[in-house]
Amino acid sequence: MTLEIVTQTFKALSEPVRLRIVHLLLQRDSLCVCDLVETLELNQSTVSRHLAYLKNSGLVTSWRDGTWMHYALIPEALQMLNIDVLKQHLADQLNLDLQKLQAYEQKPRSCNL
Amino acid sequence: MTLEIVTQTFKALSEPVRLRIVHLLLQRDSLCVCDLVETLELNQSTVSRHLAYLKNSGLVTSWRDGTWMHYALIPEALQMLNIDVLKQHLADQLNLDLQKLQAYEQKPRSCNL
DNA sequence: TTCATATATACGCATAGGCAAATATATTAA
DNA sequence: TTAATATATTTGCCTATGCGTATATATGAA
Repeated sequence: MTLEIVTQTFKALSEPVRLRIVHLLLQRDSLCVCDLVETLELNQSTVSRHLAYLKNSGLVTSWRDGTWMHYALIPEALQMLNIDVLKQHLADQLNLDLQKLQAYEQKPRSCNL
Repeated sequence: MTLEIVTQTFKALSEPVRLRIVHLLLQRDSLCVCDLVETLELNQSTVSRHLAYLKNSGLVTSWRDGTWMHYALIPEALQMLNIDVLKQHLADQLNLDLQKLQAYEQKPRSCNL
């Protein structure tokens, strides 16, 4: 692994929305764009661009499922992080996202019936 | 700890020179600006600005010792990192810096006799 | 093929932050 | 006080990347 790849990983994690996306992906095997749009309450284009950034940075992979695109973390890319400590530090802010995801999952979804 | 503080930490680590500085500081209790200028072979102003960035981001502390400014890591700020894995990933690139630091320390230094 | 939905990307603009060079400041010694 | 050294900061410029809007693309259903 090169210095550039490691710094790019940190750069990908240095933006609040992307960190929230990574945090949510840590909680599920995968999520589709629509899940994240609903949970984060952000524009679809904003979510898509951040996901593309995470993908270009090597942190996530994606695949198509019909009309929907699913995204999942690449675990090796996060090995340099102490995930448990990270979650502790961000508990207050990120738990709000997690609660919103859980509430959203109670309702019927188009993408993941 | 807030989302902003965590993202700022990652941002501080997302630049190659700053990551090299952090790596060197992990190896010593503290280093002065002149140590880093010699080891990294960069402009003094460049090193100073990156150190100021790291300080503003809460990753390092500094104190004056006569004419010299010493910098040291704040260990708590790096708790969210898996330092050992990080070092492994960057072994090739960062070991070159470490070797330069060690060679430089063999010579008499103005700042740390 | 046509339409609706889900997602991706291009555009224009604003801001953050990179760098080098120059200058300012702080300390020590003479 | 003056000069030399170590460090910090300012300046100007350039690039990366943020955002919202608009548009393009891909899929599935009719």
